Order: sequence, then C-alpha cells, then structure tokens
Amino acid sequence: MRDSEIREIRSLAIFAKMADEAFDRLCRGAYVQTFPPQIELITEGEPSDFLHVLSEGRVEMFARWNGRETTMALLRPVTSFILAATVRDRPYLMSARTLEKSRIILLPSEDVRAIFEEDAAFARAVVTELATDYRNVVKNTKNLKLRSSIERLANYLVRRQDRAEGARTFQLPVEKRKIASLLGMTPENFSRALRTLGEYGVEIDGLTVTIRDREDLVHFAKPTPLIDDPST
Amino acid sequence: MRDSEIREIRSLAIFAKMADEAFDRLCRGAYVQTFPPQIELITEGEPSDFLHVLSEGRVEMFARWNGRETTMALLRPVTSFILAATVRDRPYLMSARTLEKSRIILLPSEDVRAIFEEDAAFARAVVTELATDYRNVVKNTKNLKLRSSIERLANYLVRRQDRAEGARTFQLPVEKRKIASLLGMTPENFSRALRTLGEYGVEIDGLTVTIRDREDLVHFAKPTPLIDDPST
DNA sequence: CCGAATTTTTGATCCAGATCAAGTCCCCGT
DNA sequence: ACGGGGACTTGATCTGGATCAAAAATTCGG
Repeated sequence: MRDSEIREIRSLAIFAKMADEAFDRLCRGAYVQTFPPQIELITEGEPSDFLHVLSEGRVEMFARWNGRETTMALLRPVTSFILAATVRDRPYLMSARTLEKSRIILLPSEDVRAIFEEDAAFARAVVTELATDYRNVVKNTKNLKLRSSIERLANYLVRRQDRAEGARTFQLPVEKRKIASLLGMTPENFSRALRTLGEYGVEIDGLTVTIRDREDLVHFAKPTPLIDDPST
Repeated sequence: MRDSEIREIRSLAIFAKMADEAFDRLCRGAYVQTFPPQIELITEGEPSDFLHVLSEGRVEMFARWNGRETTMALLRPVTSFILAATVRDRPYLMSARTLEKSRIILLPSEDVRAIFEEDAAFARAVVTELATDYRNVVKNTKNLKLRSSIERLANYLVRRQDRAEGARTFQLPVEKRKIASLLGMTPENFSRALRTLGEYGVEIDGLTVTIRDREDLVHFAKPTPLIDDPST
C-alpha cells in the first residue's frame, strides 16, 4: 500500500485515533486494488471477508430481490463501507459496484475484528461510525415513508445545493436513473418530477441544475434536520 | 430499582458482559417509571437525555413530518431503545409512545456514555447492538423499496408465524392500523390485502390469523434471510 | 467523425394504493 | 344493558406513480 493511501485511511474518523501499533497491523494485511467501471465488488449474501475503503472513484451500493433492483447509496471517496457486516461477521446485505474506475482498499474482516477487540479507541470510533450510519438509515426510512416522490426529489436538490456550498448552479453527481432509484422512483417519474419542480424555480440542463429561487423550493420541500441533515 | 429489574437489565446482551462495578454505577443513576397507555415518552427533535429500557408493556416508535405520521417499530420487553441517539448525544430521530401500561427504566445518557468510555466489554456490546440495529433498518429499507405492500404483508405474516414457532394459528401483536402503518400502507389497503391473501390460505378473524397452507404463502412471499431474518 | 448503444424525455395508458364515504363491529365505561 | 366512540371493513372514486412505447439526446467505441 502506498504512503499516500495509508495516510488516507488514517485520516478516516474510524481509524484516526487508534494506536499506531494496531493501525500498522491492520495495514499489514491490507491490499489495494483498482477496478474498472461496472464491476460488482461485493454481492449480497456472500460472507463479509473484507472491510472496504473507497479511495478513488465512485461506488454504488444496491440491493436485489426477486428480479428487482434498487440503489441504496452512492459513495464517493474517502469512505469505508459494509462496516456492520464486518463487525458482526455476517453476510453482506447489499451489493456494491464501481460506477467508474475506482481504487479500493481491502482490510481483512478478521483483522478488523481482532483489532477492534484490543484497541479501545478503535472500538469507540466504530461505535460512533455505526451510530451515525444507523441514524442515516433511519432518516432515509422516514424520507421514504413520510414523503411523496416529488417531495423527496425537492429535498434531495436542496441537500445537493447545500453540498455545493449554496451555489445557484451545480451538477448532479451521477446519472439520473441512479438518483431516481436512490429516491425510490422510476426514471420516467424522475424526469417528470424535475419538470414539475420548474414551478418552484428549478432548471435542469443535462446534469446541471440551477435553483432560481431557493426560498421557493425550500418552502415546498420543507426540509428538517431530523431527515435531511446527514451530519446530526 | 427492584432486584428483578436489575437482573432484567443485566440479562440484556448490551449489559451482560460489562464489569460489575460499571454496571452498578449505571444502575445508581437509573430510575424506573410506570406509564399509562398512549403516553408520548419521547419526542423526535428533543435531546436524548436517557437511554430507555422497556421492562413491561408495549411501546411504539413512530415519526412525524409535515402533519403525517408513520410507525417505525413496535417494541416488546425486554429491549433498550434509542441507543444510537444516546451514544452520539444527538436529538432523537423518532418519537415513542406507550401502547399499554408500561414500565420503563431510564438510564441517564451521560452515564451511559461515560461508562462506555471506560468499560471495553460494554463498548463492544454496544457495537454489536448498533450493528444489528443498523442491519435491521437496512433490511427494512429493502423491504420497502423492493416489495409491493401485499408482498410486505405476506412476508410479515410468515415472520409472525415463525415467531409463533410455526403454529398454524396465532395472534397479531397489535391493532391492525399500527401494523398497516409499520408496513407502509393504509388501514383500508391493509384490510383488502389481507382478504387477497385468502387466495394463499390466509384466514383472519379479528386479530387471530390462521395460515392454512404455509407452503403456498411462502411461495408467494418469497422470503429471504437478507430481508426477513431479524437475527442475521 | 460515424454509428450503435444507452440514457433521457415525452406521450399514452394502466394500476396499486390512497382517499372519501358509509356502514358494521367491537370494546369500554356508565 | 345501553350508548358512544374508535377500529375495521367495504364500496366508490381518484391519483401518484408505474409501465409501455417511441422519439430525442447523449455517450462512447472504433
């Protein structure tokens, strides 16, 4: 593993405070791999042999049942993923695929669990991470159950604008069909919903979004930190 | 706190392995309260001052947004709830109300966090609990996004029968409207879906369900451990 | 730069599930 | 036992969103 990668991992909240010795041991068993786009990195149901860290590129988490498929999350560097499966030593609940050429760091789950037993700082960080993830999934459930699809889209755009530091114009992070699936809607419905939001000052050109009147959009979207703030 | 209650809490996986000293300290600050039915124990958005343990009775977790409300979970003894909010010292994401007369043990969140910092066994147990909870919410999301409402209901009944150790006849745990909301459907739609499942050998009389032909129902429901097994 | 494949949009239609409106049933307190 | 209120069911209707179909716009490999 490159020095830059080691520093990268180290900077993740989950690894930041653990003892050097433990961190070194974790890195010893780790390896890095670069994948082309559209590679299925992990498949739901399989044993969780590695904790994954996305170092470069883009990854989609998704799930399948009975011939259907839905996007569960879109990841960008630097993030770890499938921590819960690793910790519990249980099969993956979600699958993951690269959306573009991506570099993934693989940490053997056994090592992660072993070091977790020994290093208290690491254990605490894992708790914080899992609690945060848990709360984000709960927020997502509320989003799905309490809002219509157009409301979810409106709030998604508001959040995107926040992420773009409030810029009037910003880019959607991935193709629309993925965002549609993430929000629990079809591409067709997504497209129409976007047009409908034109009434509230949303303009769209390809992946470029312009929010003409944020006030107006927010008034419609009615965001709340209890659903829409990913940090709390 | 009564001796029986102390033993009760102690038997929860999350508290089972911690040091006696730490456990005693946790109990010292704890107190117990009995609530009548329909009392809102906690309200989303409020600071998470206590980790709650349901000792007797029944509790509903629910969430509100923009005048709408949805059931998030139904709890029965003995369970802790809102662990993630406590650990992260963040506002509750869900509200909770008693469905019947209930006894609740309240553990000051500050104590929980303090002891969590000191007692490694407790920290590990918290991780396991959070990872399990996280995975259950993910399963729930898959259930919501990948299945129609009648498929969710069919799988719910299969799970219920499992919980009743496979008995042909068993009782629904709460009023139907709550189950409907939990499954993300209206009471009317719930009622009709139940009738529709008659085709697959489901009979209903009040809260009493009889599964005439489990094979048939399972064939329709297509359960998978990656959604329907709460233990993995 | 061209052609093929994929995504996106638009239109038409369909359907699952919501809403509205009445009953009916059941529980519960007096 | 009776009356009242909520829960449940049933029917009628409506609608958000899905599906089907087919252009239009993009992307990408060669």
